[in-house]
Amino acid sequence: MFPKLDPLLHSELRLAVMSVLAGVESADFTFLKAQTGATAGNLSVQIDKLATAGYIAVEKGYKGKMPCTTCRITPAGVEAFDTYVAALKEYLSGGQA
Amino acid sequence: MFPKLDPLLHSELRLAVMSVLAGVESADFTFLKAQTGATAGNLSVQIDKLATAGYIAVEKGYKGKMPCTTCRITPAGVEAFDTYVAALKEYLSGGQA
DNA sequence: TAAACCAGTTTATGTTATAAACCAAATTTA
DNA sequence: TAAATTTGGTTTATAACATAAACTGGTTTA
Repeated sequence: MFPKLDPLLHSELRLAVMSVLAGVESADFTFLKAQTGATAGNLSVQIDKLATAGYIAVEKGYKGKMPCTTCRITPAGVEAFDTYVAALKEYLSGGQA
Repeated sequence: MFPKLDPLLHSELRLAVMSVLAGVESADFTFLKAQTGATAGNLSVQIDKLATAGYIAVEKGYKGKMPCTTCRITPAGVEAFDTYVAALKEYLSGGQA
């Protein structure tokens, strides 16, 4: 049987965000926007959801005088991502896991 | 940059259906329902979408006196599935493809 | 015949993803 | 300095989507 896919991660943009954050120590809003190609509005919403779920930590500060939102993946986020990847592989392998 | 994920395949149930069909010559409605654990209603809708997209071929016949809907993946479906899998791997690898 | 069941479709509903519109502060230009 | 532009986002409105509940048409069983 196919495992349930974490709906929070089974979203193109949120998955992209997690994918980026999985590979770096931290990333600010602008960087994530550039990497994912998302609109700011969409990114803002999806970051919120990931933060609410505890998958990422969001820190609001300033870089110089400009506001700067920094995100980093949490241990819970790493685990959720890993679990999602493992689950997804069951689907991709054509069902013969 | 992250590739766009085919929205038709980026759906838990449709992906499961395609995953099953990728591994067999053909499968009827009941079998797909059992394999995916989906409700009949949901499965019916999603099969329709995959058929409309040309990813699967649907044949309506009878098994004895009972109606029987048989599905099989099309060449276009195989290609779309492969493309989706390749695209998804970019996400799963943490962005460093 | 009536009740239960099978295979599947239609329809209604709540959720979601997404972009458009907006806002405040900082910077640049004239 | 004042106006215009840019930066870094947030809020809000909308359209698409997944899903289950209700339904249909027919069959088997009692």
